[in-house]
Amino acid sequence: MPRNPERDRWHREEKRQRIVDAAREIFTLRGVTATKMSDIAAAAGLSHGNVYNYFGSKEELLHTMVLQGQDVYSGLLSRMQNQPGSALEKLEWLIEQFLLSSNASTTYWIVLQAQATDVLSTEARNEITAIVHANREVIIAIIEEGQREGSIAQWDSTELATVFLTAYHNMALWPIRGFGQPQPSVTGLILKLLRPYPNQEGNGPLGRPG
Amino acid sequence: MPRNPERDRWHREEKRQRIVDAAREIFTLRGVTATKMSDIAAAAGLSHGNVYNYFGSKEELLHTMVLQGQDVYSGLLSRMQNQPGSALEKLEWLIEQFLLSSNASTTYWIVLQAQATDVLSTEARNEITAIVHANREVIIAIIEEGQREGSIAQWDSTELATVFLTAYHNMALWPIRGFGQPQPSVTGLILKLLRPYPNQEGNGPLGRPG
Amino acid sequence: MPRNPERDRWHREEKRQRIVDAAREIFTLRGVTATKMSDIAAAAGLSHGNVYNYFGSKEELLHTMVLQGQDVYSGLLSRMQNQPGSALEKLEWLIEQFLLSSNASTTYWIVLQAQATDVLSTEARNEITAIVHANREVIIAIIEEGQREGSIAQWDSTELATVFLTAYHNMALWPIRGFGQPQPSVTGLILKLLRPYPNQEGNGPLGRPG
Amino acid sequence: MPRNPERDRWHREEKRQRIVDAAREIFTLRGVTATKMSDIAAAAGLSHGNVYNYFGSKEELLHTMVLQGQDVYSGLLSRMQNQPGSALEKLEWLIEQFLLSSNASTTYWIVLQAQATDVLSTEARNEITAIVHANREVIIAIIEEGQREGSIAQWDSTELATVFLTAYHNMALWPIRGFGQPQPSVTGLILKLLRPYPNQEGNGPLGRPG
DNA sequence: CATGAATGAGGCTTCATTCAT
DNA sequence: TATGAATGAAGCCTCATTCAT
Repeated sequence: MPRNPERDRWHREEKRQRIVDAAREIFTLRGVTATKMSDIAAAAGLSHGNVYNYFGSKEELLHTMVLQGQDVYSGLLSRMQNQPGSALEKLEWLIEQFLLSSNASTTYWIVLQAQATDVLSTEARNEITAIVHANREVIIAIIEEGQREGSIAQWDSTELATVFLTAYHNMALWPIRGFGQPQPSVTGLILKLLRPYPNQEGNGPLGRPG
Repeated sequence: MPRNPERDRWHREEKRQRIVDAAREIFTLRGVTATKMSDIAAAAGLSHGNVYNYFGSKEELLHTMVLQGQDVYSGLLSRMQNQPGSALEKLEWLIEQFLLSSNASTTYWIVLQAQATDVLSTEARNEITAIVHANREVIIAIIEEGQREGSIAQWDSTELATVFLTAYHNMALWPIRGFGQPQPSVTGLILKLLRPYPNQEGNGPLGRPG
Repeated sequence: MPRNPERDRWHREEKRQRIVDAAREIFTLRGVTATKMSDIAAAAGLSHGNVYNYFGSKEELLHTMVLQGQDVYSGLLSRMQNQPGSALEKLEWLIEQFLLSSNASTTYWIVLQAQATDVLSTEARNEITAIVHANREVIIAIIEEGQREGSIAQWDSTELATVFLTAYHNMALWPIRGFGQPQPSVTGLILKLLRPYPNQEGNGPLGRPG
Repeated sequence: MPRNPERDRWHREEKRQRIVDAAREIFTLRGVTATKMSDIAAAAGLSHGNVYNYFGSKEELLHTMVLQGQDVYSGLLSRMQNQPGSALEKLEWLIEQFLLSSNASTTYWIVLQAQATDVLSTEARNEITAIVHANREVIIAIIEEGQREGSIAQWDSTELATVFLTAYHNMALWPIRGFGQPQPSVTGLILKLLRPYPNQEGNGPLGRPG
């Protein structure tokens, strides 16, 4: 006879989140496929059977976690758009936040892993890819805005966006590859991709390449 | 039928290579963990039991393949060093070759996957990471050479090398992430990371960051 | 609030019965093994944990239910013996009542299922089988009575009883097998098994076969 | 390098059948749900993993077995139709054969169990039920033939067929219920259901009841 | 008594690896 | 060597049962 259904629901959410967090950590550390449900359960401090009271399957857990990470990242993109300053400054802010949000950056690594397994169904994978795409569109739009206002170099905006986001996303992999934690100074380097040349020569393709 | 031990050895090598190639293709397509030995065997055109006459285990096969890919890449780096022209031009040549060598670029993706499984032993992983490191050293050296000769911007050479190689390695992941095949035009964009600014302002840290 | 132990006990019995009834329904519908304790709890309108305040285990619940069903059936047999008329008419009455008592007829199906699981212990199964036997003895006795008085055909009474009860019990399975609900007219057909032939030829073995 | 693919295929069929037979025996003995795949494997004399080289799942195994049993029974029905003599004599032949074919009779029991689990999918169950129906149609047809020729009593043919087949099918359950093996003499008793009355009185409904 | 979260034994299934032929 | 049947360790998931509240 639960006296406080509201608190119960809160407890439940709490524990769900604890599981997701534990899963993210272990997934990042040992890899998605190499991680057993019981590993996650142990890390979250409950029995393996109990995990299934919160997530119906390993797939569901992974899916939830990825979507959650993508949510965080999407939120970052939204807030970026409301930042003051030039498009270039907005993107600078984005990289800095991305580096700070361990959640957002580890998600990138886990998503990559998810592509390389059959843990997720094709539909789930497609859904994730669609979000990745949508997020890139935001970057493209900001870049084009910057190109109009002159804060960003003239270059095919899709290609520029792809190289740019690829570069900063990949900082999440530096530690894994043995390159150590990226330092804040990297921001300036990556922004160099975007900075306009003092003169036009050397600028690349303006239309969509290919 | 006269025995020909040399030809026999050659035959054996031939088939070993066929297996490695099949494995690389399937690993890239479906993921390392999701790929069964029997998938590889089927793709290579032999029975799954027979694979074990050529490789003692899935680990050995993966390990061999990764080392082979790293060999190819190391060879690329050597040839780069002997290219004529400035350091910048050498690195331009490198990117172009990397894009052309499907072997080298898919290896990158498979190595990443290998990190996310327990298929490989810790020692094997360490060995691979060591090679990755050594290869980065080559890039660092070239970059420093370019910085001395003025073809490459002043920036902490390790950081610059890391961002640079990260950027072009990651083009191997574009198709997987749904970004399509990178076009040759990307080369120019990535080189922009390296190009010196016309004036000094805007250059980043010169010492090793951190 | 004055304690009323009697009413309390009554309440308890009430709820126990509700659980048994729910269990019988779900067991019949979905099968004994495929039915989860939580299914029963839900159907009875209480939490699954609470069921264990009334029955110590799934086995106990099933056992209780079967015995109860057999009780109902035994009661039917008793009342049959007190019916007026010939032995044949008594058995006619029995079939009709059996068809009307959903409880008695579904029990038959559940007992069969119970034989096909390890939910019940061997002892429990033996106990049930013993009751089945005892009940058949009642039929045998009635049949023999009918044979003496001439209302029932001469035939080995055990075999006759077995075929007879088998036939009417099995009407409980018609719906499950896709044969629809048996109609009242079946009674006449089944009684045909018992009816004496107008002449003696065609009568079967009189001693116990075998 | 298998020298004799034909013999291999034969071996394979052989073993498949051995598994099916083992499964039938254990299913009958211990019940479908209570039987573990490893029990079947042990009974068939191979490792549990190996069973999956022949049947993809417990469901597939059960389904195959049931269909096989139904095939045997359908074959029986076909041969019955070609028997010489009256319809009544054909049905007599059928019962006798049914009693002899342990395969056909145990299948009945297993099908019943299959209805009471979720081991089989709904589609599989529907398919099985459809065959059950089709087989009843054969009995109905024979009965109607017998009614035209006068060897079988006038009664609603569907109801008569249902009671009749129910009665002889259920002999498969006698041992399970503790009634012992049915003796050949039962045949005569069951046929009594079908025999025409010397006079018309006592005949039941002629149209479809209900 | 009531609730539902928690536990963990146990079954199904997969797949790397071995082995008889 | 080549084949593919055979093995069995190991992971995922279910669900009867317990227990804290």
